[in-house]
Order: sequence, then structure tokens, then C-alpha cells
Amino acid sequence: MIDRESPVPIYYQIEEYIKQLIETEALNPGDAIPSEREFTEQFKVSRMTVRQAITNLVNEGYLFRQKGKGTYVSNQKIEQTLQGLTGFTEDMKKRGLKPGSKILDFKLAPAELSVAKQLYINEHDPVYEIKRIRLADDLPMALEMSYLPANLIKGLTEEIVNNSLYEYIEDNLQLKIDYATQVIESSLSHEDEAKLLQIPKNAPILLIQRQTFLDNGQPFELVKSKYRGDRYKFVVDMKRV
Amino acid sequence: MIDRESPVPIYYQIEEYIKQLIETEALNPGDAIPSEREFTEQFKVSRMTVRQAITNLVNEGYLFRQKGKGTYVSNQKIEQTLQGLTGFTEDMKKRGLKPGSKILDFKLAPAELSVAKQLYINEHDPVYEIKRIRLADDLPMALEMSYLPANLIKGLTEEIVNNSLYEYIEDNLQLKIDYATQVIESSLSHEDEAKLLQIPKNAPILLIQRQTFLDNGQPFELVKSKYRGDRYKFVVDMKRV
DNA sequence: GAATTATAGATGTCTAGACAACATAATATT
DNA sequence: AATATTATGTTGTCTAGACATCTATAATTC
Repeated sequence: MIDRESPVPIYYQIEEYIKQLIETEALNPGDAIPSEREFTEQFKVSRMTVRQAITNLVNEGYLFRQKGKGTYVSNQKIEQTLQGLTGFTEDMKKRGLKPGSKILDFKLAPAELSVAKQLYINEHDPVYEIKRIRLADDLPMALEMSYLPANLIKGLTEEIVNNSLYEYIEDNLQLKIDYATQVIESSLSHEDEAKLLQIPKNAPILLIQRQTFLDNGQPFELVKSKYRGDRYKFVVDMKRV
Repeated sequence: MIDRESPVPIYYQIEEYIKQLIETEALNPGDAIPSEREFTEQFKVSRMTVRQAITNLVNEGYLFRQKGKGTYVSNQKIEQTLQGLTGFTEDMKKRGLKPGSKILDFKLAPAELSVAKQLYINEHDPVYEIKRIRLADDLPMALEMSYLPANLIKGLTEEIVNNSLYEYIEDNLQLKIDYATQVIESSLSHEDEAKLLQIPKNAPILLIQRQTFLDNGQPFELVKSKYRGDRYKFVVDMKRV
């Protein structure tokens, strides 16, 4: 198990060993790992070496200690769960679903007042309006209305929208996407939406409205989504300040 | 400088000492701190103790090491937090509403399996179960079921719960609340919930399940909430990574 | 039976070394 | 003068213990 001839430090070998126990589900979240003394006997190493391995895994969020009791497996790696801002495509991939999309409408139109306000532009300024059905594993997941100010996001096409909009904005337009504010509420499906989402009328839907900003504080995207309540749960991690 | 009679660990005293050097700008970003051997002589402690202090500061982002050269002051403490994790009371205040609460049930009971799993405790371990109606401007806003492991959150009373639970945990129990994972979904009100929330049956509700963690990765709270869909919107900010 | 007191086992802190690996500067060799 | 070598100082890894503190359980006492 431990190779003393290896240039890989012993504490690191022990780290890998424990991580593998977690990944193979030999150890599950909440389970106690063997005590430090047990590891010293198992691997014939000093306790400080074992502690170095365990301390690293504690710092990485794999384990947590309880004085006088033992050391336990955490739920997930923290960094991994502190999820970033992503689009629909990345979101679905993370959930292990195949993302898809069907554009219902793509046009350049003058902005309505409510949309203009949220994009920090004037009423009747040109905005791209994109209406889509979002699919996951080929089944409807959400209805989506996107609004993008044409003076800022230039040269948009259906092609780009269907591939990766965020990559286009960051790579081609050289703009830096920074953060988004999302408002989430519960609602019921109307008849026409129900039909498109293939759910009954008056079924629960998750209404998500997102305003996405560049690093200069300017909004470049407004997305109004209606997710099927039976298929979608919104997951968010928050940090105490 | 180092007080050996103090119950405060020596490594922690050294940490504070180094942090103070940085804060008073006796040490600036890029500067090398004294070598580990110099510290052992200055404080008359073993090198492992010095290393424990420095390792902690490296993990917290204050310092970085260079093998064979030395240890240096970092540019800045990394990891700025995005948004505050708060309880119901703070949340309502931010929205300009008067928070209120009515406890329907407060008891110490053996944990059910599903709850135990999410709190990383064993089935039948004691948990505080608190059922509340949450009010905003004296009107029902949400139904809330809270579960807290009694072996960790000790001495809980209705009084504490009604005032500020988080303050009690951080100030009295000296535990550090770190982050929470929340799962949000859309649902419909059942008959009994509808009555308590004073809304019609089958009205939209926002179902929020929150798992709150300490800084060691251990969960200390599980909250299942049902918010009135007509009164509550969940707002979250996300940062692009 | 209930409360109190040991006891065993876990993590927390600390010691006084040892040798390895790496970086740099001083010294010796070519 | 350029190149090797050596010396020195740094962090990296590791040992074999010690005692403290906390938890949970077993044993004892009331």
C-alpha cells in the first residue's frame, strides 16, 4: 500500500489512499475513517505523518475532525460545490443530462420599457430577442426568453446562440462576464406554456429571471426562464460573511 | 511574546504575531518572513510548532512558501465572499419587512434516517426538531421545519431559537458557520399547509431545503421551508469563475 | 434506578531531533 | 573567464515519543 522507495511522500500516498476509499464509496459521507493510531499501525509510520495526510484532506474539504470522537467524511469537496455562474448548457452537463435547444424565435426589435430598464438602455433601443425551448435528454426542460442589447453584443446570429453565447462574448467580443443576479419564484403553467413544456396546465413551474453583468457593471443579458417543476431543482451554495 | 501559561496554543500565538506583522505593515507583500529556524530560536519552540503556524497562514492565503528559499507574504487574502448567508430574520429585515415567528412544535427526538444522513449523524441520534410559522409584517410567509443535532448544538431552548440562533452558535458555542447548500423547487400547497399559510389549496409555493455547514465541513442544521409563492422571491447573486 | 466516578480511546498540542531536496553564493578547478 | 564543486541556509518529509483535552462508555456509589 505504501511504497517507501517511491519519491512520492508517504503522507501524500496516504491522502490518495483515503481519497480512493471515498471515491469508491468504501467510505461514505458521515462515516468515520480509521483513527490516526490505526493508520500508524496499518502503514507503520509515525502519527505526525498520518496527521499531515489527514490535515491536508481536512483543508481540502474531504474530511472533518471531531475532537475526542474521530474524523469523518464530508459531503463533497467544497470548491467543487461552490458553483460558478453558468449557462443552461453547462448546467445540464453538470447534472449528467444531454443539453439541447430549439429556437422558436430570433429577432432584432426595439426594447420594451421593462426590459430596457433592466439592461440599462433606453426604451426602443435595439435588442436581440431569442425565444427557445431548452431540452435535457431530448425532453423539454424550460422555456427561455433572452434579451441582449444589440449595441453591446454585436453581430449575434442563431448559429452563435446555438453554440456557446458566453464563449462568443468573452472570446470574440473580448468582454468579461462577471456576475449575475437571479430572482427565483414559484408559479403555475399557463395553457400555451404547458403545451410547449409537455406538462399539464396549472402544474408547478420554477420562474427564474436572470440579469447578467460584465465586469464594468453593465448588464448585457436578461433571461426569463420557466423550468418544469417536476424536472428541475435550483441548487445554490452560499457563504457566510 | 509567547505565553506558555496561556491556554491559547503556541502555534496560534505565533500565527497572530505574524498576522500582526503583516497588518502593521512591518511585513509587506513580497517580503520574506523570518526563517523557521529563526522563529524556533526567537520563541524557543520546536520547529514543528513554527511550521504548524506558518502552514495555517499559508492555507489561509496570508503567506506562500518557496522550497529552498523562504516564506513570503502574499499579495492579498484570497477568497472574497459573494453574498451573505443569513437566516430568515435577517432576510426579512433586508427586504424591509418586520420578521416574526410562531413556534408550532419544539422537541428533542431521535433522528429519522433521511435527516440523520444529511446531518452526518446516526439514525436515532437526538435532534432538535423545530416547526415554525414564519411571519413577515404579521402575515404568514413560510412554514419551516428545522433539524439540529443535539450533540453538537447543545442547550438549545425555544428562547434561543426565537432570538438569534446563529448568534448563539457563533458566540456562545464558539462554532464557526461557513456556508450552506440550498435546493429550491416549485411545488403546490397541500390542504393543511394552505390553511397555516392562509393561501388557497394548490397555490404555488417555493420549496427550499437548506443544509448549513460549519467551517470544518460538518453540517449543523437542516431546514425545510415552504414559502408562499405569492409573497416570496428568492434572490441570489452568482459570480462567474 | 440515578447520579457520580473511573477508564479507554480519540484528536490536539508539542518536543528535539534527523535526513532530503532545493536555491544561492562562495570557492576551487579547468 | 567560464565551469564545477562545495558550503550554507532554506523548506520538505519523517520519527518516536509525551501530555492535554474531549467523548463515550463502563464501573461504582448512592
